[in-house]
Amino acid sequence: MYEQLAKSIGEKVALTAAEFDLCKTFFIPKKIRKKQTLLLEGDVCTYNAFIEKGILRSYTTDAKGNEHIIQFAFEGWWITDLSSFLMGENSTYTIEAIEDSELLLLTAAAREELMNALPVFERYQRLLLENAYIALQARVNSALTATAEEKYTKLTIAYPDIVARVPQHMIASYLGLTPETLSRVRKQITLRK
Amino acid sequence: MYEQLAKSIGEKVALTAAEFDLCKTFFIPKKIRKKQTLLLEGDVCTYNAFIEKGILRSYTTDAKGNEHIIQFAFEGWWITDLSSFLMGENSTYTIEAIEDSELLLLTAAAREELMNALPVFERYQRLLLENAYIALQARVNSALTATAEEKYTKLTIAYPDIVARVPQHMIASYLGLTPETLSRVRKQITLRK
DNA sequence: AAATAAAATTGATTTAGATCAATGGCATTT
DNA sequence: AAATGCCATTGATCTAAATCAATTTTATTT
Repeated sequence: MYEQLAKSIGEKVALTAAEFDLCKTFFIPKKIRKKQTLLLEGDVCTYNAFIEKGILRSYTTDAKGNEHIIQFAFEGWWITDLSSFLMGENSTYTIEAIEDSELLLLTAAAREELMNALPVFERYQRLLLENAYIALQARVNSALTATAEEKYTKLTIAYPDIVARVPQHMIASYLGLTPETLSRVRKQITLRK
Repeated sequence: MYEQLAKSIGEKVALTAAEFDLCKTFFIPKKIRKKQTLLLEGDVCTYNAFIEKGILRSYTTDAKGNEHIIQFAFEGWWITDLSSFLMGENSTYTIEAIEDSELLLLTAAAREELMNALPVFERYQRLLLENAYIALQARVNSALTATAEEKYTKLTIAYPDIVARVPQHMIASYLGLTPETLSRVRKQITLRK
């Protein structure tokens, strides 16, 4: 149940077996079924979730009821509404499982304690944030610069997992396109080959 | 010369006067004039820059030669190409002063040393990253969700400084709009009042 | 396996914002 | 203070992607 977490931490910092055993005690394991929500818009996001197995997504809903996907998260990634999680504000996001998933949950208090108990865990969190920030900035750049087709092509290169495992209409939402436009873009690409 | 830095760190963590004196020694002060660059596209970004005074921007240039502004940074903020700074890759960004500015530069090596010498500095960096990540995610959401007018209105509310101090065509670039569209959006808003 | 619902595709039409083009208004520079 | 170049505005036209609508395909549920 903690394999992915051990791997993720191990890729960033060094942790002894005893330290990792301590680390584990701060997490709450949770299974969640497809289409179930971990966080509902309007609620306070009480957990930072690490994904051992499965896929989740976070999304906002606009005035017309359209969903806009903010993030996908796979095995070995984290997902939360950071703003709500840290500041205790009501969330504007919903977090939902795309597949049956296994999570390791960390409350804000547990996270603080864990960072104090194991300073390398704070370093691990910082390194994760750095990568997440870089990835998000690339996404902003793509949103400012790219055409519909370029956005999709970049995604297939940067995140083939997303394209392989996530329904197409969700990919469209993530890219800021309608499902119809993404369908046509894909057709254009295959016709050209 | 270090007032803004003291303030920024002090808002996030506690640091004694002696610790702050030590902290200062890791930075390289630098003045930069309007339109001068701190980083040129294609070079490695060797500094993380803290802004004591002035405004900088980072931007990419697309195939047609259009600039797309990734970030503005004012007094008390940081700017760098994090990807290039951390990984040593050639940057796709240019970082340029919008006004005559005073900077405090941190190399990647100095940053590592400083975090090891003063663990609270690592905490400070993490807290900054958390805020930056939240702000960037809000920007992604706005890019996915909002019309031209909504994007501009949100910006005036969230960052009145940007609207007050940055030329309009740069604001357009930051929002992913043409200068013409932003001009028309602004006209609509004033006509309606 | 049939029934139902959800997702993807395809076509026709619309539209928000881009592009092209010209003019007037500010700032720097000399 | 004149001159030069950049910036913002306004108008006319174009276009990429959205919207509306219908059909086919693929998943779920019973």
